[in-house]
Amino acid sequence: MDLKLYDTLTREKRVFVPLDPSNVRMYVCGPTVYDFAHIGNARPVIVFDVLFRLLRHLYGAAHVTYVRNITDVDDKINARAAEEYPDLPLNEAIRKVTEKTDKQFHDDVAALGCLPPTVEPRATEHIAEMKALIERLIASGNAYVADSNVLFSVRSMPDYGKLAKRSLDEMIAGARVEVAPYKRDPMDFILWKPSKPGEPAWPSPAGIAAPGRPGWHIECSAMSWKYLGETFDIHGGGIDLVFPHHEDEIAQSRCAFHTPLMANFWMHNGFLQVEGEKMAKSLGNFVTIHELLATDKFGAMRWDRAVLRLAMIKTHYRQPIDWTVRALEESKAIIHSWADAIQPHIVEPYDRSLSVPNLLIEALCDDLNTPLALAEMHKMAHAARDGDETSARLLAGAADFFGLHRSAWDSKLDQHIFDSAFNSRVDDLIAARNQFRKARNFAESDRIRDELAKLGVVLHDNKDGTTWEIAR
RNA sequence: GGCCACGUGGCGGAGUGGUUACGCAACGGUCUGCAAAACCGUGUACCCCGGUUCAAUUCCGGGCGUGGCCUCCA
Repeated sequence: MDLKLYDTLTREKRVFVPLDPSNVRMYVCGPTVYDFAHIGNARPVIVFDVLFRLLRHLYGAAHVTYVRNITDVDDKINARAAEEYPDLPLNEAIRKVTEKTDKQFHDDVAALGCLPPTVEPRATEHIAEMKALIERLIASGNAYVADSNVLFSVRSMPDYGKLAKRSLDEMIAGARVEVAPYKRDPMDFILWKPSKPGEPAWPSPAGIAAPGRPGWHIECSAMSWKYLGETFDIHGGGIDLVFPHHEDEIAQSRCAFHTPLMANFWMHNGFLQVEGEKMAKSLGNFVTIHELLATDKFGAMRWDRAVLRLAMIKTHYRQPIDWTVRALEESKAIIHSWADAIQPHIVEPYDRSLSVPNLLIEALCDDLNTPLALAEMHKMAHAARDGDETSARLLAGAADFFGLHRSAWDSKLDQHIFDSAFNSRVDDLIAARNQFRKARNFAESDRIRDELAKLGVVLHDNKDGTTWEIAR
């Protein structure tokens, strides 16, 4: 089956052919570790996790290399460190901030069911590769030294602006930034810059005496080079990174290696809004992954990981997505209806004999059409409720493929259930109620049902007896 | 101001040059002491204006609206 992916560079959907099927290579821009990851940060992580899973399915888990970097050198990190730990030396404060944030990020994305990438390189551990690239770019006449900075000369690259689909002249006409006097061209960007005293600093390349640190763009060119080579298959990230970040990565890598392409496919996920508005701290609608999972700040409840993940893949990755309480409630309803459909067939979570439905793979092979894949899952759920065990197993397999954590679906796994005192109390009340029902004393039986409802227990009267679950 | 996207029923959201998407919610029914769940059924859509076409929600142009980038923000 052909996998088709949309490529931002050519603005077309086309068949994906790996450079080397025994090692399919993907790079995705990871977080800058200075604060809790918000739900917008979660989108590319989840989107490319789904792609990673699909590639592993198509080419074999051992034949896919997924690299997602950690940016741990950055002005925002410096600022945060100085703010949070004003009494510590800056470098020590920076280490505290990056270590803490890095751990939070990994806890959050693991909770969201994302597989760990094959490699997660840190920028500060790849300074040597960055300097090597910078030296190459200077040697090839694509970069120059000015005022202890190293800058990339955009005029040296005829194709500059192709990804963002705008010419240099258009960019300059629209620019609203002040241009540093040492730049040869207003659009030239920093590869290396001098550090202020106390800031992280490394010996500079290009014979610059003052110690310095890398610009933002060069790190991704360096790390993708080290782990994936000069040209690789897929480069992903949020659409906001198209310009300047990815444009500049392309310029650096292609000029350093004299290659026509950096990656064969450039993939970008759409932006995320919250309740119809841009997410911003100033608007007070900033919502972190941690808050969704562990607090009731958004929508007055904690959300299950599967609900969050489903809410994310319900929309095609290139479409804008509006993150709303209503959408989460809908996702929750869907998860529960699937849980109900699977439950009678007793498909164990982590059952390794489950297979991934072909219809699911077919949908995903069409540029990751997750909404269509979910529609197929609804059909499976329908058949499962009709008693078809095969469909139940397919649905479970599909859910597992998507990382929807079925183990958390069953409300009976709620912590209440492990409380045997609570259990026996519920069972006693149900027995009492059924006595009243048998005696047709419905006033009393309804009173008991209300009492149970107050405990969060919902009853289902079936032919064979009464079952219960924790209210959803 | 420049550039780039997007605009489908109450809501979410695929897709297609002519044929039911799907889901959530709502409504009617079956079942049930009543509920709940489940099942069956029902309704409402393709931003506006032109053009191409036998036929456009789908292609082209314009408009309006929303968003993104141009500010090291996924």
